[in-house]
Amino acid sequence: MKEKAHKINFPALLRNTGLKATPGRVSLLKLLSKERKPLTVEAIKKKAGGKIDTVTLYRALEDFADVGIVRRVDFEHSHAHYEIVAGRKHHHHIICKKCEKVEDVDVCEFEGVEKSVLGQTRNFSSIMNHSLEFFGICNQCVNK
Amino acid sequence: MKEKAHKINFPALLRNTGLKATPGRVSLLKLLSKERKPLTVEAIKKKAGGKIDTVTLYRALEDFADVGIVRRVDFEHSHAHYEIVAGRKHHHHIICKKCEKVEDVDVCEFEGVEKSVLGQTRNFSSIMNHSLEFFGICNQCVNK
DNA sequence: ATTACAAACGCAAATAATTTGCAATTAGTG
DNA sequence: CACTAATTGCAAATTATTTGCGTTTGTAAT
Repeated sequence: MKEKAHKINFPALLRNTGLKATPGRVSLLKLLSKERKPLTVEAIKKKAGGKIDTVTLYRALEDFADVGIVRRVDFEHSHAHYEIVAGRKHHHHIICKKCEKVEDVDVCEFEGVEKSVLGQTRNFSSIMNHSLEFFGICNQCVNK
Repeated sequence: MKEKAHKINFPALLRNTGLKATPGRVSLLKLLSKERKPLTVEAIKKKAGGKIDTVTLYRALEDFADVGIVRRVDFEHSHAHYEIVAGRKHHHHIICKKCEKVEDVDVCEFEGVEKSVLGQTRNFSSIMNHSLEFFGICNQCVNK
């Protein structure tokens, strides 16, 4: 069953979180909702036809991440990747250490783990989000 | 029960993985094994009294990570952190989004999850490592 | 010990990634 | 329509990481 992220009302989504529904931000969300994997800032710029100023992009992504519309994922490369959260099922990733191939992983044990994590710490009272990434060498890269 | 990472024979550990046991690398491992939390490259340099060349440090850490002696962790800041693996129990982290406070988390469901992850993908045949980090606002930061 | 070779080092410099400041523009509210 | 705060777009600064290369140094094999 395909997801219907493209049917999300992005202007409303933005306004609901206190952000402004500018044309730039709305089309950024549209762009992200068409992607099936996390993009670098560079890649987003390219997909947008270079029409987005880099700084503006960084700021929009940061704002979106703050309110949970997108999330930032780190794949142990030295740059961040972003993917949309709104309209997508919660998931994680498996990443090839050689070629950067990224695949979604639909396994998450978070519900069961949250309690024990919070039970262990005295410094945190709640968990806002979590990241879980698996790393390996993909089958293509293994064969040299 | 305190861990005894300081009793590890680092020269032997290095040689076993095919790396050279240079004085610099051995003391880098000693330094890391005294830390209870992941350090940035800058922080490592500072702790080492600035005597380590930055490039050398980057290269050592990369080599160590490649062979699994240390691991790189990404906390959604824009720089990597490194922590020693050798001699430490497997663990994850919970990170404050405001102040960068980091705490270890001793929960890991990996054993149970690995199979289902590999069952889902056609591109990967094994998982080399994984990262799991929890994010929230620590109690200190919550109170403004 | 001595040698030989690859690994590791250190320094300069390049590149990449992210952030800051500020003036101009614009969405949302009343 | 007017007001205000959010957003934008540059320029420029910072921060993070990488590359190249000549020199040094562990290590394994004489």
